[in-house]
Amino acid sequence: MGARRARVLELAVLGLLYETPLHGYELRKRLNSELGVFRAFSYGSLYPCLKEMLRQGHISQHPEEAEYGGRSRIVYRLTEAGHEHLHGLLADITPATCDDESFGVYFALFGHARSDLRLRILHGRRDRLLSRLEDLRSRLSSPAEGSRATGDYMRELHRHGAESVEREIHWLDSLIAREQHHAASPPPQPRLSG
Amino acid sequence: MGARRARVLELAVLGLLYETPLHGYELRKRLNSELGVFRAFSYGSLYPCLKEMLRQGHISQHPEEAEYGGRSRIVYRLTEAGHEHLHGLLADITPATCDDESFGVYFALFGHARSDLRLRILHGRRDRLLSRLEDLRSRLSSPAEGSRATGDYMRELHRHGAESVEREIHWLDSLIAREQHHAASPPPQPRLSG
DNA sequence: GTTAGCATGTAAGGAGTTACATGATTTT
DNA sequence: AAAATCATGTAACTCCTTACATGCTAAC
Repeated sequence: MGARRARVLELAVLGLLYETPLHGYELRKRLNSELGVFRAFSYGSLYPCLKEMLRQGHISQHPEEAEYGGRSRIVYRLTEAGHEHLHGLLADITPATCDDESFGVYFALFGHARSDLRLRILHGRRDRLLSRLEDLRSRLSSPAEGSRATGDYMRELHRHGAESVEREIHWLDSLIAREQHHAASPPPQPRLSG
Repeated sequence: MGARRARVLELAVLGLLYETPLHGYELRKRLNSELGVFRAFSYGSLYPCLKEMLRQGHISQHPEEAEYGGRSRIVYRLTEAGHEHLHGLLADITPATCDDESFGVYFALFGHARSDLRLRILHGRRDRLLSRLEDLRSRLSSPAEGSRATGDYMRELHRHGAESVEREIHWLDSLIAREQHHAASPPPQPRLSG
């Protein structure tokens, strides 16, 4: 299997730099405000990640000499290779790569995505949730494992979990329907394909 | 801070061995069937974990010589120190330690827990979700960040997220109410306190 | 007789974290 | 003059995964 690793942080950085060049500190701020509901990243992971992306030629470095008020800092921008790499990662989206965290990051890129990519992400997430729901339902229909009391509590947890998953599926269905409605009117800006 | 790490796997093993002694293979099977909806563990993490717990004296090893049909295997049981360690971990439950994964494991221990411990876990989870909800609501009420399209999508994601969190809080409320109702009739078996 | 399941492990690596180290600038 | 915030990084560690290594037993 072409096991491309789904490094959430790398993808998030690529997505943010796709919008506009940024320096490290600002990147982390945006990671933790725009994506922060799902996950918070630290400098200890961000800076080494930038270093590695630089080494791979996916981003380029542009030192700034304290021009606008603040102190000097290093601005990163996406290179052509970085663009291609981002496209590659997006092309690899399958239900298996649509776990909770990754989906949050994919969703954050939606504004720049083409409609077909959006649909693939939504369907990928939907498929993943469907198999999860199936799993939960099979547990609910089979007799409780473990001791009596534990089984009852787990069953209640699974019942609530199944209900939540069902709701997210309905939510995705409405987004998919809306997407297919708007598919006829494509917007003008350059957009990410996958 | 007495930063007790919340090693999910260790806690899950302690919880399973609290019920009954088990060997490694069976432990993993139960981890992935009873807790598997939230997380799957591999042998590569389980066996080293058992080794370390053994070293710390929290569990003891009992080799079995292929008595009942199968081949020989190593059964682990919780020691007195292990019991105390489990109590210690449960006593450290706060909203901060009630993330999705840990909560699933705590919930799996509910059958053996005393009512006051159950209530503390439920309230811990509830408090955590409340701060999450507050965070989501503040994002929803403030003007969208990022580009127009991205902001709209993130807003929709946050809206759905807030709704899910609200539902889980209601669910917890009903469990808390039920728990307080039953609090007057304590069951006979030995139970975990925290 | 070969596939599937039972059973126990190790080595290498992944994707992050916390804590540390440093220093400038702005606000109180 | 102290505290908060801006800004960039490193070292050590955590907790888990995948892939590998081994061998036995049961079912098809």
